[in-house]
Amino acid sequence: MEDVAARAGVSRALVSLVMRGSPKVGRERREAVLEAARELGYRPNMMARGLAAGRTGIVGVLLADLHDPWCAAVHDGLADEAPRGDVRLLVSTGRGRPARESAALDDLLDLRPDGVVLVGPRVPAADIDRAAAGCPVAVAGRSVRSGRVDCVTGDDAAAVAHAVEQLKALGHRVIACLDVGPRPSSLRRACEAAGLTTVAGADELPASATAVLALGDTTGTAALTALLRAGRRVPEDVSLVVHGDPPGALSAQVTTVAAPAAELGRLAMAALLDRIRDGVSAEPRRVTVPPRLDERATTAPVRR
Amino acid sequence: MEDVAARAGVSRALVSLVMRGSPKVGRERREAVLEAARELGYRPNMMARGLAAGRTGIVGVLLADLHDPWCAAVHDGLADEAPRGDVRLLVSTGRGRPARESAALDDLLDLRPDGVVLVGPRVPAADIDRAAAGCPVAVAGRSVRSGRVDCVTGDDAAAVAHAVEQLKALGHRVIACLDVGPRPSSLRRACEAAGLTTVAGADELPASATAVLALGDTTGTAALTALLRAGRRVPEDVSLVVHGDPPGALSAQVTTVAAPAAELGRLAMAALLDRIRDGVSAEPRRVTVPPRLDERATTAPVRR
DNA sequence: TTGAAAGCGCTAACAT
DNA sequence: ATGTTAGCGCTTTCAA
Repeated sequence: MEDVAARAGVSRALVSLVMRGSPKVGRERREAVLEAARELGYRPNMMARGLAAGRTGIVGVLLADLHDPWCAAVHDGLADEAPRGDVRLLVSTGRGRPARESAALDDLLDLRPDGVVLVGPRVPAADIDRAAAGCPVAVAGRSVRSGRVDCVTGDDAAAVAHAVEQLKALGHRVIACLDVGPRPSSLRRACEAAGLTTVAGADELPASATAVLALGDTTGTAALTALLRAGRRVPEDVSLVVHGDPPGALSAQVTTVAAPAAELGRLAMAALLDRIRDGVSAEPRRVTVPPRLDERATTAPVRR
Repeated sequence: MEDVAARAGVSRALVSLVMRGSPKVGRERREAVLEAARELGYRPNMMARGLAAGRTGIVGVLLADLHDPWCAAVHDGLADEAPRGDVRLLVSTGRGRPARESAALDDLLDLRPDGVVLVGPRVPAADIDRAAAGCPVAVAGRSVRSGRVDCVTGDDAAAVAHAVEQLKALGHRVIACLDVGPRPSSLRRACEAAGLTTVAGADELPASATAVLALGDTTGTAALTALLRAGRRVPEDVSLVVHGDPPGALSAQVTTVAAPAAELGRLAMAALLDRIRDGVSAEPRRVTVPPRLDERATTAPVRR
């Protein structure tokens, strides 16, 4: 910094102001400083800055699983909203394992971020609450009972209900639910409540069903290929709705129903930024995002 | 730190040693310190530590696109290898746009990481080289001409050749290539060299083709559904090979060919850790990972 | 716009 | 195992 100041013929303090983008520096000197910095390849040291300033300008993002396209979509929303707060996003992940996720969360907290967003976390609620004691925390995609974290969630029951409603409107009466792997219990309950017969394998889909609701992105792909391979045309013989944002949903033209993931991200980041500004004191927000059904090429009226 | 020391009845220096996991502290005192830290909710401040120690223990990972399952797979490899170097991974992303990717890279560099891994970067080579001037850099999935970065890449030409070879061995003579969206030119050239007819839309696949090579993960899904929807059975009528790691490839049982992405990650991290140890001086490594063909349910001998 | 001074929380080197 | 002493690169405050 001293070198830059010397080269630009100004004081160290002025360089500091310029690098922080302070408005009260004349354009003449400002440009001289920026030029000198560029020539010298100077970049402010975030560690030192964070230490001195007491804030880092970092928002830590804990993604449950990098392989999950839903997490990526939520991150998009976070990144869209982040510029409003002048923060940079840094991502860490537990790779689907709760234990590693705890460690990853600790790593983030060690950085003293200005705030943390947990995306689809699988860590115990106690861990989340403890984290929230030290810095602002927002959670997307899971409801956490805590007096100090903001939660933004989709409404699984509403999504299932919405899908079933739509399929019934198309005349479908026998609707099967394909549910592979671990799913939030709320989803499972919603399916039961809607009176769906649930199967755990794509090959077990009952022949009598004229419509299928697949839970999850990859499950949807599996269902589609299994149906087609079994010689059942989609949507002529069977309609398919996928809960989630299937990778390639657009190119595959699959009808989907879900809370828009990016919207979850946007709202979570908005809540977090507010909390960063207003201090941890604020009332915790609990936002529920309604599902959206994107009708594409895999749904049609039932054949008579 | 002072509070912890007081509470544990030891010196501040000892607390520092314990928190860094130094081996030369008796188990008695060590546990007293850890206990006191836990009770007080003390966590070492990485900013301060990084500033004082001159190293941060952070390896920055720049992922080209969180939506790309290939990136996720590479990250898995990086994370597998990282513990060997006692570093934590922090991810940033340019969300597919080169300009943002540059900014994301700058954000990472500002943290003064011990090293940086670029996964499938789309930034100009000059940016990469400049970054490498300041700290160890490894690149996965792209070959960069620079005297100081380690590159680990797959061999696209070999992958295409391998797939074609295998399809020919199955008796296929008319092989089409489905290539949607922007692809590395090396891949494109490899396809031409193999004499494939390339089409840009899943619906344009020629009826004469008995085999299809789809470039890219989602492209593969699109190809599969397009074929099935067109009433062409897979693999009875048409064989399908996908270049990449399709999401849900296992459940969809799609035959794939590609350099194992996780392996790329592992090798990139290994190279980076070595470079971190040995200084920037070391000869840059250029590793090429051979493709692997995973024959699953979408390929079969041609029908006579 | 400048200069000086204090300090952020920690590590490292040293002598004890 | 302990104290002590510097100092990492920056921000902040204050007076000039």
